[in-house]
Amino acid sequence: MSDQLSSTFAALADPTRRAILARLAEGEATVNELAEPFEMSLPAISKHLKVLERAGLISRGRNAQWRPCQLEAAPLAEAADWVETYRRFWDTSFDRLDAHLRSLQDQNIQRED
Amino acid sequence: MSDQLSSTFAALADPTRRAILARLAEGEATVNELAEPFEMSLPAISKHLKVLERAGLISRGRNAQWRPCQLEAAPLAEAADWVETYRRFWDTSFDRLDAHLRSLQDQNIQRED
DNA sequence: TGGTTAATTAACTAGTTGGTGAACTATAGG
DNA sequence: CCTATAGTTCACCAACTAGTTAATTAACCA
Repeated sequence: MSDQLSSTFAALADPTRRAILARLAEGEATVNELAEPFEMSLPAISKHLKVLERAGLISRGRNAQWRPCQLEAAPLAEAADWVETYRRFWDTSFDRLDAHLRSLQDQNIQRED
Repeated sequence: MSDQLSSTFAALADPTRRAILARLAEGEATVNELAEPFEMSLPAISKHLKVLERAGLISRGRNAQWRPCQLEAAPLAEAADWVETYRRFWDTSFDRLDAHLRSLQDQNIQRED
């Protein structure tokens, strides 16, 4: 379970961690600021942040005794890519996208000629 | 961890389960067919399938002594929606969209004056 | 120097996960 | 009825997860 996709999905599987990411989407925050909405001890939040950091979903700076956290969305791009490959199984409009992609591919093939 | 999004992400966090979904994207398969590529006991696969089923990612039919599995992508749509809300943090072309939205908002503010 | 605030680390616990082998259920077919 | 095939359930185990409280580290401030 050490590949990037696995640790990303594992990190996202916890609602507290998703809420932390949602908060960070509004901008940097300190650990105490992130902990504030939760009825949970600070060490528990610290652990969640470590999970997010090891999954590459956040980075942490340093400002005096504060350790501001910042969203790092790159792993989400990979997760989105993975999920997108299944879009045709739920999105009926995929037919149009699929046709569009195939026509693009056709154009590339023509250029290669 | 019992909400839909959590159980979906938790199910996707295991590479064996993601591989099973990839196989099912090619069409229905029995448990033994799904187990074949893995160096893992049948009960282990059975457990993975149960996780996928409880997350709503697969459904199971009945055909004599076979229990054919089928991909059910609806939960993936929800997961995709969630991830998409973060697209602007990795997709640079979102900057243009974001700027566009902000300029629209500015126009609205001006109208309110 | 000593006190306060911010955050992490340590030690522990309860519950979950991912795997095993052995036993069991269910259906098909001679 | 017996046997083979398909799959699940059971009992167990090791590793991991998510939380706790208490102790520790780090930086600021008076």
